[in-house]
Amino acid sequence: MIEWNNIEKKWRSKWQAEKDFETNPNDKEKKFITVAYPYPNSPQHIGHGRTYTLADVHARFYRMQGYNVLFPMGFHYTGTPILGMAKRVESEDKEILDGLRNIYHVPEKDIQTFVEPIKIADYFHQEIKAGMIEMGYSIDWRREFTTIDPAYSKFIEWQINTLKEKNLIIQGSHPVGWCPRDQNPVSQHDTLGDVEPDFTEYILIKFRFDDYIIPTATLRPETIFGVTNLWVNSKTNYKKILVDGEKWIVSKECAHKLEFLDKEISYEGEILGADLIGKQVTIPHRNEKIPMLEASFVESGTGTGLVMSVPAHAPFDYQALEDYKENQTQSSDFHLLKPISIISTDEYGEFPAQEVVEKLRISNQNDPKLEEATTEVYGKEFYGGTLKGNCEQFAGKKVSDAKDLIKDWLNENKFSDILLELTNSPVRCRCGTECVVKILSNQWFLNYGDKDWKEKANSCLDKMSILPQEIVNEFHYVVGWLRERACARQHGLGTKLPWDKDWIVESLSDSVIYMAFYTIQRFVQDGTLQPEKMSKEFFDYVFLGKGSAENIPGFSKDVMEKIRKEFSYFYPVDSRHSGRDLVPNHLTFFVLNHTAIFPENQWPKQIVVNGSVLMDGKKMSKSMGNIIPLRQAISDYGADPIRLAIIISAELLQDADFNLESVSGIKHKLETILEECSRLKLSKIEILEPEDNWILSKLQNLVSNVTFSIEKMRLREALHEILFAFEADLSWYLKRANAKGRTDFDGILHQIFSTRIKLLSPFAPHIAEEIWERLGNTGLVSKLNWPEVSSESIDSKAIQSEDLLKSIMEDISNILKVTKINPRQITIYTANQFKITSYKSILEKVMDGQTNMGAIMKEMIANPETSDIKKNPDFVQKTIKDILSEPTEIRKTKMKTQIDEKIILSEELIAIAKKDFDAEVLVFAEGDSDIYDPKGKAKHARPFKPAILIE
RNA sequence: GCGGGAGUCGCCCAGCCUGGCCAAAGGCGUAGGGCUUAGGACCCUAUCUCUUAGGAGUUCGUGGGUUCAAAUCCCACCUCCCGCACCA
Repeated sequence: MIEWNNIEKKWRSKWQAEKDFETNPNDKEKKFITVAYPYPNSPQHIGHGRTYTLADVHARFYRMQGYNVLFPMGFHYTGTPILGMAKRVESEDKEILDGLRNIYHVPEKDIQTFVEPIKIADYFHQEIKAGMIEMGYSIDWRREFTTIDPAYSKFIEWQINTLKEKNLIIQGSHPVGWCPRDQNPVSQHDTLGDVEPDFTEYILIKFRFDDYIIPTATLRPETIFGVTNLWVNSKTNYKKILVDGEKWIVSKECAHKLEFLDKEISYEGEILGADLIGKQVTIPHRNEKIPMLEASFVESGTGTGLVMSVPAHAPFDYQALEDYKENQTQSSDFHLLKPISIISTDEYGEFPAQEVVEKLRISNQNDPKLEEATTEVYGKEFYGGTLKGNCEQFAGKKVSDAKDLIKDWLNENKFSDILLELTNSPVRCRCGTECVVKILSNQWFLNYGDKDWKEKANSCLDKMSILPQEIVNEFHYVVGWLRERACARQHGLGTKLPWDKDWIVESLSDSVIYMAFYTIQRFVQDGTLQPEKMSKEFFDYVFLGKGSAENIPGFSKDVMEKIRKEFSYFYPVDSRHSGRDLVPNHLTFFVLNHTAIFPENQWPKQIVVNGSVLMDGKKMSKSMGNIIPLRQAISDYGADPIRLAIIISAELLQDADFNLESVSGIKHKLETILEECSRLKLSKIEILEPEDNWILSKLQNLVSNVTFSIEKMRLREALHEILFAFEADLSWYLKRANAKGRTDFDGILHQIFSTRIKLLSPFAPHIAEEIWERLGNTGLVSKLNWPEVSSESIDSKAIQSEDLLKSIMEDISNILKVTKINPRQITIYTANQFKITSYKSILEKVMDGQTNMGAIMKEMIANPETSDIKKNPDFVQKTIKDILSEPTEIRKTKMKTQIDEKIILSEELIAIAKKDFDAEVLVFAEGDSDIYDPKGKAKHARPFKPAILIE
């Protein structure tokens, strides 16, 4: 029984005692590995562990390759979710308290303090840090910080000021979800049921009604050319209001929404829907009147409570018109209303709304299927429709292009306005109040829409390495569509905007270049730097090299030079690890901001993106209760088995499916290796047998494959090679050595396992140290050099002869399987010298690119040495096939080296065949004078394919 | 719609980047055997089809193409999954 936690503790304290992960500048080449820091609103679970584990393996690998590796960690306190949590704790929200108690196991005395947001962050900060240490992450903790530390705030002020100086921060207005009672923006964390407030932007078309305006809300401004009437709900009591000096008639709900949209509203009176019916309004862009008619589908809570009717293209309108006509007892002028078709598509005829309504068998305007019909027509017409000749200057344009043009045209001519409302209403704030959309003026934005900035970011992306490669297009795409992005918000933890203290720098904007801060943080921790003295001049000098060391207020020349040196040594970032959910935001902002602030030689070198972690094939979530806190898992299974289970379950970008069986599988595997190695002693072996040379060659192969894979961060592949793929070779080796009755190969195994453990060390650092020690080796394996591949120790003869042996063993099994013979004696016939010469000749020709049987035959006959081959064309045919079915690598080896099959087989085949088949083995070369060949099999022999006789 | 990813032998999943030791690893399941009083656990063997000589045939979403050779490269199509914003 292995005490994993004890072993892990033992080696962690050794690493700590030797300060192995504390990294300062030195003469060696550096690597700076970073990971997106955690947001401490919960303990870590297995899913969080993935990114950090990948980065740690990366760091440990580089360390063994001889680099001076810096791997630091910070904690992101900035943001609003923790605020929401604190509020919920304060109001004794049962759901959150249960979660804290039963899933996160937070002690009751700590929960009491959670009414203060900072206490929540502090608690989980320590919890997460402890887990990272227990996982064996090789982090330099002297550089740790939180994003509300005074020094960090100074840094963020400098960052945001620098961006502003470069005119990359602009001011504007922006809609947000808003709680009218709290007078605060709401995001997902602030709503009941964690609903994300989502907006719909309607265009209000302003129809004229005497000296009033009747606005109707639409998502399809282009359909104004097909309007036939308005729809009014006769039961609704509409408000007459004054909006920025204009008289409007809208529903009560609409009036309420307008109050938050940057408009002056006053109420003047009311009018019942029924009083509007039958009256006429004027279309804004034409002097043309249309009637207002009754429709029951019109809801006062959506849009303005009045609807513009386009029966040709809107299923609701078409159906309402049908209903209207049916209900009219006596014919009126309005009875003659006809849909006006304005869009042509391949899909539909003249009246798409009618077609779809009939297709879905809709019979009245309150049928829920009308929603589906609307979505279908909208989608088809938007992406595939063209405006017809009756659309004035927009005729002939594609709907997808014309929509924005028409929107602008309406706006410029004051024919329209904008109404924003919540798509998924009602959204309720945690205080219970129904939320609205509010336009915030004076909002600050990072201008990611800037063309020059995008160009720089794209050029950075082109120059850097993005792993895995396939995700690079996604980055370019994100850079392409990014526009202005709000970079400040009104509440939450974080740094205040230096020029406007009502705002706090938003959390995705204060985490874009903080990797630079790691390089100076250890001087904050040791007291060399005092936050209050860190000025613009200070940061400009340290990070940008502006000014000179002696003129920085507050700090001596020596200090300044030392700090500048630290930054210059470690920057740029060599690799940044993160989950793929951060590609469209953090990772892209990280690139953008670096290109804006730093000179090109400080731009990041690499991004590594990983997928998420599933638990037993399902998404992890609190509600499903399938979250395993990382620290719990470590104490149950050990850190290394968890590290390996996460890595082996998927390649970088795929979702990793974590399950406990795979953890126990891995654990068992590691324990087997540990036991095996505890037995092995370092010993010298005098004469190497062919199988020894073979397995040592295979070991070189392993080192080379694993190194290649890790360099590409294909860690699953690398680990698979180390733990499993190599086993097949090892078991062949053991089978061979055991068949020969050898007892002297422990030394070889010791050598093999020592190398294998070095390869394993970055992945499973604790157990690797333990095994290393049990093998009787000295020192820490994590501090050794990564094994190098030496091509000299690859013995191509040994590889060829083992391949020959394997293929003969397999052939024999096949024959036995088909014939069901019980073998007594197996006779092997190897090819004669003429065939070997001919084989070489064919091999050369095929390597030259000649694969045509006839041409090869002709050439061989022309050469006196091989002209006799004409008697045996079958041999040529089969040999070409043999050669072509092999990979080029093996062909090359066969060109270079030659093995004597008869000698190898007589020496090596007998033992293993005796063991596997319990039969005697005779070996002859075709043409031997003493040959035993009762069935005339020998003539079928080919090089690498001896003939076989089984009796 | 745009952008990205995926479709493999009953199921899960590797192989594709770097074409050929690929009828295609591993796991689950299934069948037979060993062990055991029995069950469980564990171990061994088999698991596309045909075949009494190492062979042949048909397979990797569908249809084409390139090549001596395609699961792998190219083109088109079908189906499924993810992202499209102010949220960490």
